[in-house]
Amino acid sequence: MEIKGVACVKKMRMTPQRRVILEELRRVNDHPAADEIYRRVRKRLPKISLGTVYRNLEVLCELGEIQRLELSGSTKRYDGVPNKHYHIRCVECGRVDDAPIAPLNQIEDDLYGTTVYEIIGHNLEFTGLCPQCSRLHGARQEAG
Amino acid sequence: MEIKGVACVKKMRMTPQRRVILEELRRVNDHPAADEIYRRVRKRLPKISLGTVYRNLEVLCELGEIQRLELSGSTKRYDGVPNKHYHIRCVECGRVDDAPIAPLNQIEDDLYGTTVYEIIGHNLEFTGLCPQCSRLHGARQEAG
DNA sequence: CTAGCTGCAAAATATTTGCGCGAGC
DNA sequence: GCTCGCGCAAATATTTTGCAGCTAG
Repeated sequence: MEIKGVACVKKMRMTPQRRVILEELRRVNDHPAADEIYRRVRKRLPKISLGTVYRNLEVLCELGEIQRLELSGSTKRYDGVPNKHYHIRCVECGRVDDAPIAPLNQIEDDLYGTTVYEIIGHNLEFTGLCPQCSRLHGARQEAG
Repeated sequence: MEIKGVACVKKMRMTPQRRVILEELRRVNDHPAADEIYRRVRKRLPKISLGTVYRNLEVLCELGEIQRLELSGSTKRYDGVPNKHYHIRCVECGRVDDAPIAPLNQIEDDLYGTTVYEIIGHNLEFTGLCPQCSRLHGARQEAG
């Protein structure tokens, strides 16, 4: 039985481009934007286009191989680990790391009955300064 | 004593444009994007430009009169209520409402010592289907 | 006069899409 | 042959910026 009304029966081949994008994303610990993935993948596939990177990131998300991070900020970022976990984002440089905290599994229950929405999920993002930016920031404050 | 290195001494007048933007944002319950604010404000100030709207939203955030929502999604949204609170976003239509749940004041403590970041804050966003989209979605599933 | 603000338009940024070609089944 | 995916370029969407003129103090 398949979910009706959703095109989940689309045939998808593991093309070289798709494979390399997935490999590069799995290989790193950070959470790159499409642009950064493009730069890395191009070292191995110099002729790949940015459009292909965007298209394949979308496909890989649909396949559940990766996840698109639901973070604030202007650029979308991708995570090679498809499991649910939280993130912390540097407000200065945009760097994103995993947040070492377990998922709040029951927090959505608090909303049942109090919202008109049909709840699907939630997303917790911490903001802060990464070590590099924290150092610069601190130095500036003390000196200024 | 002022925060050093930050231009917080800038003189800012409450111009007609700025006042109308603030009034319109305070008047509504939803959390409009700059574009929607522009359309509403233009009914009262037909000659205002979109650039002015963006500039003033930025200024009003700095003044603490409004807040820019740190939500995922491609467009920035603004909240006329400057107090900290969480939101729920419809994944279908992008509508954003306040989430009826109290702030998790101590959650940032869980990260101290376990992250290299200097923590500034956090942000919890729920995702779901608003009543309108939920109805359409449900109908589609049953019919499909 | 000066600093801040405006409207307008162009630029910048990030992402999506149309198109024609090529490869695999 | 048909479908899917590709590279390329153009289009789209959103936000920022340069500029010259205006206004309040």
